Amino acid sequence: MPHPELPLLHREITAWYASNARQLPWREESATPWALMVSEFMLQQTPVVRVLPVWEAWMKRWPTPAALAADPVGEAVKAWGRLGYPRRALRLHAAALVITTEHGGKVPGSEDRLLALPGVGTYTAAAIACFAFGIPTVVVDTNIRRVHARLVGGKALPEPNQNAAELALAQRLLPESSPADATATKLANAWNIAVMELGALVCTARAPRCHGCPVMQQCAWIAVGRPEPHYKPKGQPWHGTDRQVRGAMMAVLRHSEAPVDRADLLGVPDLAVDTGRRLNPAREAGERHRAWTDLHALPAASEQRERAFASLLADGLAKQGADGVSLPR
DNA sequence: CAATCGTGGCC
DNA sequence: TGGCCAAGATT
Repeated sequence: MPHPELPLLHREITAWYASNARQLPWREESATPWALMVSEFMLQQTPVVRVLPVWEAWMKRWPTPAALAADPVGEAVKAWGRLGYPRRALRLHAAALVITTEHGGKVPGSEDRLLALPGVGTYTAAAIACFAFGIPTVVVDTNIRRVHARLVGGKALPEPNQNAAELALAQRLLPESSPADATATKLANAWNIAVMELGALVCTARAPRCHGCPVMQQCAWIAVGRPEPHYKPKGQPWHGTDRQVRGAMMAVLRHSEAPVDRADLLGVPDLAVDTGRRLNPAREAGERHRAWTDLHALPAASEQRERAFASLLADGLAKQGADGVSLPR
């Protein structure tokens, strides 16, 4: 393994960050740990540009964990909108509840207590600890892994799954710090966000902008001629999957102020014709109408619809009451 | 541990 | 056009 000049890397990448970082609201000095935490939940597998407007609305409505915890979880799911992976909304609400009841309403500042929160895994705990509380811990996300894989490993992409070697490398690359040395601590924190930003803006998965890279001269991947990935990423099928059906059902529930008849949610147009049953009101305007037509347009067998609906119930994303199906309360 | 879980933009 | 990808977590 090459042994890069760490102080040089640290200087160049943090300097690059200082003049190239995006101005994101959760990076403002005034941003609270809660604001950062909300952003981290939303950013799990979702691009910044789609998170921004939802985050703004979310923080305006629920500026504290207690505010969110006081509202029904279904409101969180609805406000989550089209960010995707709505279980994250469930978990963020659940985390807000724990913070309110067990942490005095304050986002905990230690990694282990963060890890204990619903929806907070290794990355998110480290990110909140580092970015919100200035704890110089090892942060490893997909951007950082990719930068490391290229810069040090000479590979086009990191391994499909994070492994111990990557963690060790991240640990080795992190600027040394000690509680007594505020300057060193600051550098370690700056390094984490700077490498992540470099991966997001320059060292991207596809078509990396190497000419804008502050450490191109030291990049092992460049040095070996930018070889192709040594494996082919596994696809994420969508059309025809249960996930697609779940998504369509969730869209309907998000746009329904009243409980939805189970048969409507699970029905297909053909069936409605046969039974003479009117499915959903077809004259709804805008998104609500589109949610219904999208759901009914899916070529899903009734068994698949049943399966998708059952998984929504199992996840707690939908509740079935005497009056119909709705988002959880 | 490999599978599962949304959504939309991009090349 | 369609496969690839995005600040992962959970089981």
